[in-house]
Amino acid sequence: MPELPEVNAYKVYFNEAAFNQKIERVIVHDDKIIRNMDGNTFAEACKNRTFVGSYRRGKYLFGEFDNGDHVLLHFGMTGDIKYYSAPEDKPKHERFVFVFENGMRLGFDDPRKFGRILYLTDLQAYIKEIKLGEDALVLSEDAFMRLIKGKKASIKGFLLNQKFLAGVGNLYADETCYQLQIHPATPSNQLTEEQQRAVFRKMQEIMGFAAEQLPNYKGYPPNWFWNLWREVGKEIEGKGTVVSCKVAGRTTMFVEGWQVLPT
DNA sequence: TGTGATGTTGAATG
DNA sequence: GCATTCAACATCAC
Repeated sequence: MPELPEVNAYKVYFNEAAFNQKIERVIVHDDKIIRNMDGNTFAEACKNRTFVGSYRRGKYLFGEFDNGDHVLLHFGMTGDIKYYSAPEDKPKHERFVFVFENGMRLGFDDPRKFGRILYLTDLQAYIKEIKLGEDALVLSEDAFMRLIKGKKASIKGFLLNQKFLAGVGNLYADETCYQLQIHPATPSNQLTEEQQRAVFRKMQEIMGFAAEQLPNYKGYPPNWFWNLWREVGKEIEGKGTVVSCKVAGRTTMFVEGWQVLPT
């Protein structure tokens, strides 16, 4: 379930679990999850290393080794990490696991295998190579305004493009549009400047709040769209009906009659 | 049984 | 080169 707030929660969990523990070995169950080398090479590279830091940018989490190298953990749609001791507690779809000297394990669980793990000797070069945008919570309003200028794509498509800003995913994009009463398919350049600024502020407010709450979803305000997502046909009092459509290639929920496309 | 799922990539198009 | 769209990836749950 990994958008920026979720990955931020993973980062906290990762730090707690992995920092300052020497890796005794790495067991790779599925070579394909490691994207830039084979499993054995990855395992050898990690052996006897220690995680001493971590860096999150959008949905990308980078663990930093004591030799300055990094391991990218990208969770895809279904990635998760689990810290455990007994080998029989291995998550069902574990693709690889760090085994620490004290016997504890940090496993990467990922049923759909959309996760991506890379061993990186040059973090900055990698970020440049994939043109990853600035983190959505770090980005300034001025920079956001420069990015959105002239963009014809839907506001949702713009927010989802990780090359512009990193971290907004499908559900939080819909959440932002709902709270601002903006139709997610509205072309970005048809929003007024005030609306564009409002999108930026609301997006940061939502992402920042969610990141603080997680992993406890119960802390989300009851008036968030979160609880209504997928509730197609539901009437929202004083607003309209929840409907589903495709925007930017993704399943999109919005409230018909409340979020209206400009004519 | 078929459908779709909180993401990214690479090819294709403009 | 940039902006944008879209199928493909692999598995599971409803």
